[in-house]
Amino acid sequence: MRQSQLFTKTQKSAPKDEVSANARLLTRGGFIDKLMAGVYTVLPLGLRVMKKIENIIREEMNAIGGQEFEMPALHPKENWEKTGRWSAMDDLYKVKDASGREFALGPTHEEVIAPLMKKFVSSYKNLPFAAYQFQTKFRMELRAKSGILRGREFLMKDLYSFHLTEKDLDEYYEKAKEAYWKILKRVGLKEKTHLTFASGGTFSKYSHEFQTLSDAGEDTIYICEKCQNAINREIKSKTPACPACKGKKFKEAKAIEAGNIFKLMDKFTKPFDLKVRDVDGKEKMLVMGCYGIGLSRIMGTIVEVYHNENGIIWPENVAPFKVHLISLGKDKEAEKIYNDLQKNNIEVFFDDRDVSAGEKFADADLIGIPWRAVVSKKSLAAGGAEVKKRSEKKGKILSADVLVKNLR
RNA sequence: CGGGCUGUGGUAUAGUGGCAUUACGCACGAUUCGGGUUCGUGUAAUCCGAGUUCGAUUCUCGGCAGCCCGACCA
Repeated sequence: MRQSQLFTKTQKSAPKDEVSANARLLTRGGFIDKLMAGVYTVLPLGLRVMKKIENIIREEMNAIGGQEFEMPALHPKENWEKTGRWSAMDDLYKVKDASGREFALGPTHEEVIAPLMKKFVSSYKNLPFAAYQFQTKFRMELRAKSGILRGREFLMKDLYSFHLTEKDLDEYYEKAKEAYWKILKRVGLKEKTHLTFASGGTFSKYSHEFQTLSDAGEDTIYICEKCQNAINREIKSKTPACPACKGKKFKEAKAIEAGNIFKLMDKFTKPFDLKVRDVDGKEKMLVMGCYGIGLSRIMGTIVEVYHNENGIIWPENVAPFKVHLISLGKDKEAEKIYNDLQKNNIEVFFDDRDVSAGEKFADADLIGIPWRAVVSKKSLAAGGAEVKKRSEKKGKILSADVLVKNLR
């Protein structure tokens, strides 16, 4: 894509009140725009990143047998009354229509998926089953904060699994845990993330959170020095030893909750009477697991982890483009390289604007595309384009052919 | 929800009880061309309501909005 055609422009200064790196850099770079506190428009550049993250998650969910759905955001009040959450959940958005009928804006989808399963699943032969979706969630946060890390409306992947037995749920839960690690590895966050034991509510001993180390995080975790698993502060007092290895030495750290997996047991299958016939002909209540990961929060976390004073440094798998091609002159060479890259299906962002070199470099650093290729009289005289990684200081001259080959 | 801070062009800012400053952006013209080049011309703003006052963007009160801290948060 040509930068001259891009809808957004970069900004020199960030909104004065924003403190968090993700809000400042994503806004300045033209990835997102704030409509109100906790509610953002995802702009073209940001959407490219979001779609990259989405596809990685989709592949990993498909790999553990998940089937993709798209459930509604507008829910009937009755379903939420059935589970008791209409009144119990204080961050539930409630809306009324002209006739006075009430609805919930979905903060999560147990109340939709459980009754849906009831319509289609009636035999043990259908199990286990897992459904997932990418969906805009609504949560009435009293205090939205930290840019896109805690929004009132945000994009989330939620997976729900259904099982005949607790043992089967346990097995699937481990598979989902592995899938989450694969997702985190692919988006570049695995190294900084600790599996964290958190409250399991009344229905299971623990839930597991994937906590990514960052000062921007709002959770405090205690990392076991022996096994590197962690405990969330919320259960630290009643869990003095590491549940994984019994270690007792911990290091305190701030972290962002990147994902959360949960054994729900029969908490939501019971209210909807979600039973099937087992082999012996008897009815059996299903057990359920849920697995959430916020895409917008992942995008924000990546920026918190990967940036410097000049801008974002996207990991390749989630970058909006692979290479930022910068033309400093009006020569035809840059156009040629742009076409070559495109022909080879390399995602290229071409700065063909008539602005100064300094502005182009500053924009490239801010936007943070992993590779930068500069084409100028100087580089052409030296034999091609000057190619540099965003994460590194020095580049090298590569001929157009080698550039295409290296990036392919 | 409690506390704190803040609301001035699109963005970032200055200042003032009496014609509202500057920079960036944007438009036009010139200049320059490897780290936000330089110059000229133009464009555009005091969150809302009430009060005090001859006069309020400025002071007072209320509201709304934003950010931060806390509480809350599968």
